[in-house]
Amino acid sequence: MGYVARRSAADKAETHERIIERASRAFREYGTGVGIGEVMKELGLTHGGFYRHFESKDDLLVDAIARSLEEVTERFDKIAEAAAPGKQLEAIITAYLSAEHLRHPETWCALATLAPDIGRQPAAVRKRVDSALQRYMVRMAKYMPGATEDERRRNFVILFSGMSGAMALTRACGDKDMRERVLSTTRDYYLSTFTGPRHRPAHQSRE
Amino acid sequence: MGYVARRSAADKAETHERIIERASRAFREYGTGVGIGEVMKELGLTHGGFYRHFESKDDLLVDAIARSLEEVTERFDKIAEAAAPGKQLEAIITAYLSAEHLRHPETWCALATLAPDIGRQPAAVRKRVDSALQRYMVRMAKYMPGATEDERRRNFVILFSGMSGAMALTRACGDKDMRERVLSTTRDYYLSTFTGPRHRPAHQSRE
DNA sequence: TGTACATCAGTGAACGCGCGTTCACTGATGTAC
DNA sequence: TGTACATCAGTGAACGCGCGTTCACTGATGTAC
Repeated sequence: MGYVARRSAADKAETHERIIERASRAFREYGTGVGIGEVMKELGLTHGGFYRHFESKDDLLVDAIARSLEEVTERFDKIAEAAAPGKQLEAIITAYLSAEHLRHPETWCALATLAPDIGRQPAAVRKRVDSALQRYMVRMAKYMPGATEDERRRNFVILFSGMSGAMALTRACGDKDMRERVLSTTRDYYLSTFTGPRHRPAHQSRE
Repeated sequence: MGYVARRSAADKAETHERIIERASRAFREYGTGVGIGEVMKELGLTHGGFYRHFESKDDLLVDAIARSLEEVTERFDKIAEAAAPGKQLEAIITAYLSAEHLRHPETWCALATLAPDIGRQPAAVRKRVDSALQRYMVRMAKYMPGATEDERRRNFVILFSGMSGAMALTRACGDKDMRERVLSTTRDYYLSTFTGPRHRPAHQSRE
């Protein structure tokens, strides 16, 4: 087991990215309790080298959450692109509350897997997560109903907090039938409220 | 620091209850990572005695979650009792999405603090949590809109998964203004959709 | 282009710490007579 | 009611384990000449 020694600057940048990517999956799948050693091991590295890339685990957590939300934004962009005109939001809701999302917490929305975990982080961490959450909202707002940007952002908050809660509750259920019931009930609801035939904007600004 | 030795059967029952109560608060406040030693210490006991009361930490977790949901059901019953006739659901939504709930995760809804944590537990734990979730639904259904019990239960799932997701997202925000915005936006939404002047049942069965 | 040397990505032992669980022990409680 | 003894709630040391972080070290990379 010889030393591997120094890698090139390009290698370092790649390793840095790979740590964030792996961590973003590991945190989403197992929670923020996942150890640095485990993440590094999955990359074929040892824990000691971690600190050449990040000051602390909190630093990694912030980057990993940001990466998770960027990744899922890109997935939704692709889903919207593939959808029929006018059916983008329907496609997004269907994908969010799908069996596929249920089965793969590690590649989907970090809110559904980590929201309470983030809430328990020190204020310094949460402050830095804020901008990632903001970007998620800003980039997804264009798919939301609403006459103004403000209304679309409000609808993003309503829809995505609601769907993430629905997915979290679905995952909390142990019984398969119960899971299916929670998922289909909430999916029907969000589809009919946000995109249904009797569609009316979920949120009308009251000012 | 002498030995305290055996306590009476009544003392044991009381200790058992106190462990569940403390754990239910600790898990809600800090997540399921809270140690048994810490819970026992808060009761003025040592960790070793824990195993006279529970087979494992998982056992305690199940009981603590069940207790949390019972406690919050009772709180909502009292809130509904104190509300003007026909205003019960409004009072429940207002209380759920309140600054008071935001500030006190340890005494309010376990879904908002633990749903993803529960989802990561072994299937055996989740199966046992199911019945506590069912009881929560059954006992809260009477406050939900809907012509049939089935519709009321569906509306419970929609409303409580949605509100728990809203609370979790609020807590994830580091910025105070952002928190206030998420909380008031979602509160306005659920109040107007579930109890507003233009009230219509949030979920109409489609069968 | 070749050489000497500084840099630093990654290694793996070590740090202090806390975890869930086990267990020999203590001594008040509970019970059998 | 009194006595002898079994029970067992609670104690605290110990178990193996994993955590985040530090650090002396290795040796290829990068650079100055």
